[in-house]
Amino acid sequence: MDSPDFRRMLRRRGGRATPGRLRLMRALWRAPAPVTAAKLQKSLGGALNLATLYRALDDLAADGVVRRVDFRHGHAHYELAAERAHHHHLACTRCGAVEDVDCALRPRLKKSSAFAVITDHAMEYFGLCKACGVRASASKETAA
Amino acid sequence: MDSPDFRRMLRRRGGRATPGRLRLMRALWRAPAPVTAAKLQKSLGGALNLATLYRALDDLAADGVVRRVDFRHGHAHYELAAERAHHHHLACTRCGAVEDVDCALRPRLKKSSAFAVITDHAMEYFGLCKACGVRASASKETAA
DNA sequence: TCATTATTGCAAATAATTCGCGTTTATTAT
DNA sequence: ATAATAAACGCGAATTATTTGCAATAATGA
Repeated sequence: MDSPDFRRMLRRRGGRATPGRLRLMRALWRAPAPVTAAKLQKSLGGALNLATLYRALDDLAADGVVRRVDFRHGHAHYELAAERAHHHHLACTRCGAVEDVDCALRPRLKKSSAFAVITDHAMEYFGLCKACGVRASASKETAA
Repeated sequence: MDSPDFRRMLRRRGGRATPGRLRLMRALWRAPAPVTAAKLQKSLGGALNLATLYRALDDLAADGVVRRVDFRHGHAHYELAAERAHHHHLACTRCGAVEDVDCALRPRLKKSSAFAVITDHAMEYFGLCKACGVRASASKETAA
């Protein structure tokens, strides 16, 4: 499949398609699995400052362009959210290896899997509690 | 329901039932939702040093007595794993409120819920990749 | 082209979690 | 009981990931 229109994605909510963010998008597009901010920076040849990178990732995650994923590694991982079927992740509790699991789930390992066993899983839902749901309509999110 | 046999749980794998860890267990037992290490310490009246607390939580999580939960708050939450039906969590992306969701899932909010909407969810599986699965039988885990 | 405002880099600041290390103490075996 | 052994503790310092302030730069729309 050919790459999405990054330029447009970046401009979604008044954002700007800077060379830096375009490279970031391409790097994310290339990544076979969720990556850490640090690895992303490396894969960009240090082109972007780490702080800048974090800011960009934050912005993009807020816009739903990027997904922030959390394995139990003590640092966040990021992946492109758009253009990818919704899926889950399987992480090795030892070495940190990660692989995608498609959503028609039923946690059975297929033969092609590099994993031996699933020992645990976790699911977190995110949303807005009633109190925040009210405030939400009022303040913030005025950009759309 | 009356509290589990914390003393026994702590001794599961050669651990020791120190007054500190017993208090920790009771605090976790009381907690209505997963708590952060910092809050735990407060709820213990500062009885345990934070470093000690983290070490205890680590140990207990490794023994499966405690579950380490991760919402997107930048810090971990912990809850008692034993004696509780397997369940998931629903976290407010704004204020951080958390509530349990039982496992016969089908993410529909019941009327009793304090939440307005579910905007997103994440599921992570944990296990051992083949490479680590092999090494696992050899090294470590020799305590049982 | 010009103004507006997002983005960037840099350095310093936070915040959560971990580590080293010497001391205390729960357990187990005597 | 008591002593030996390893777990657990506290303290303070060290790490690590992530954030922030601020001045400089550049993308976009008029």
